[in-house]
Amino acid sequence: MPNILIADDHDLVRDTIAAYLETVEDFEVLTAANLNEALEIMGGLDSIDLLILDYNMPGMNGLEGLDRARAVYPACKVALMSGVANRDVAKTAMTRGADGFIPKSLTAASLVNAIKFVLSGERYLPFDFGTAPSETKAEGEFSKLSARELQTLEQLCVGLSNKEIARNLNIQEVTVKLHVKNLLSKLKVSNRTQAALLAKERHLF
Amino acid sequence: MPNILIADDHDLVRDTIAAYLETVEDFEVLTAANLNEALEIMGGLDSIDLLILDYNMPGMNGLEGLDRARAVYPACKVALMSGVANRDVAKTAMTRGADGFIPKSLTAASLVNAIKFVLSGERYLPFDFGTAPSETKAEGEFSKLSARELQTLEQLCVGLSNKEIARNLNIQEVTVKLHVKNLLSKLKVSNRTQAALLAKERHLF
DNA sequence: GACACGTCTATACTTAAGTATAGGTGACTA
DNA sequence: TAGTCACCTATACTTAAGTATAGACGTGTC
Repeated sequence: MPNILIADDHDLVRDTIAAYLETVEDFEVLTAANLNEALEIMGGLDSIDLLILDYNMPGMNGLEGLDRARAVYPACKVALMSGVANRDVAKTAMTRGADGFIPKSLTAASLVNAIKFVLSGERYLPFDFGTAPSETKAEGEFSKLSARELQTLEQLCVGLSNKEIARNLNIQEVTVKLHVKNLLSKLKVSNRTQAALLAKERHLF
Repeated sequence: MPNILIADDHDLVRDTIAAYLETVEDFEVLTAANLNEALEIMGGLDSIDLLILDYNMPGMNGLEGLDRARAVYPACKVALMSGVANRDVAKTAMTRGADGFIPKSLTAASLVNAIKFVLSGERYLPFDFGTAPSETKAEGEFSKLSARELQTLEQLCVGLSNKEIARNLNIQEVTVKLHVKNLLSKLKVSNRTQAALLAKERHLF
């Protein structure tokens, strides 16, 4: 019997999904309310086949939580679940090693299919996230950013100063200023606050 | 057998909650993906006992959707469900006539109890939204802000400069700097970007 | 090889942001 | 009446943010 661990901070969502999976299929479902709790449970027993992480859960810090989970338990399959994330986040998650991406716009039946798919060793990414025409516009803007610029933007989204970003990325402050200037013009905004707000609005980080 | 209609745009959340309610209790559960769909279903059959509306669903437009539902079907009990809303939203919803407020931090068992409670004619409002100490802390922080500081913060949340804010509020730029400085220390953040992100995170603007 | 591109750094500059201190006004209050 | 407080302004300052220009390095491409 496959063991599944669902981590979501919304008790209601988590428990009902767990209950549904257990009744519909022959799954053993465990639950956790945040990333740390999930990792603790994983540590206790090494028999988890699939870990499902909510993207907006405490401890996740964007896709950093995905990396943590994968680093600690490389053998376990990890899927990301989100109600708000867009294509960019999903693709980034997949390229960063997620085994599946589960939008909450999925039907309950499709969820079961997706889980079986991932459990069988495949990687699952739905290509249609329902109606999101406004999001596609934003994708183009962010896709123009280089790797370094994206990393810089990520730090802007925590409200860090150029000096702090420089320290975190191990580069000079002038270089950070360059990255900031370039990403501002690429995103067509006029200061770092607007850049951070835009990225947050699009749920990039 | 009580008839319940759940309206939520996340198929996964909606269907699993519905499935859970049907298996655990003797409920007849219908579902809708948005407000209009919910109202259509209500129109087709007048036997719905409880309507559960997701706060962030298409068509809701804040609490306006609650009013619409109540206006069209005054006899039906209406509860609001939300994963992000804070105490203020919940209280406002209750004063505007909602029969219940269901945070998604509720456990599945509590949900059933809440539904039974509402169905029996009571009005349900949980006073603790699960683990949300950060929210209560934040509420206190923002309540310390003066009227002008709040207006300033609102403009920060659009990424405006001090000069632009000064023009909008018809005051000098120095005064804006003063307001910014004071609100930064009251919110315990170190720059305008962090202030804007904090306010956005708490859904203030 | 020439070229484009991303990355990093340096110098130099302008403008914006944020701090500090001081003082004036009006409203409300003990 | 004296005190408090939100609000506004002024001057002066330091630091941060953002722009501009130029050069160096590596990678990959035509």
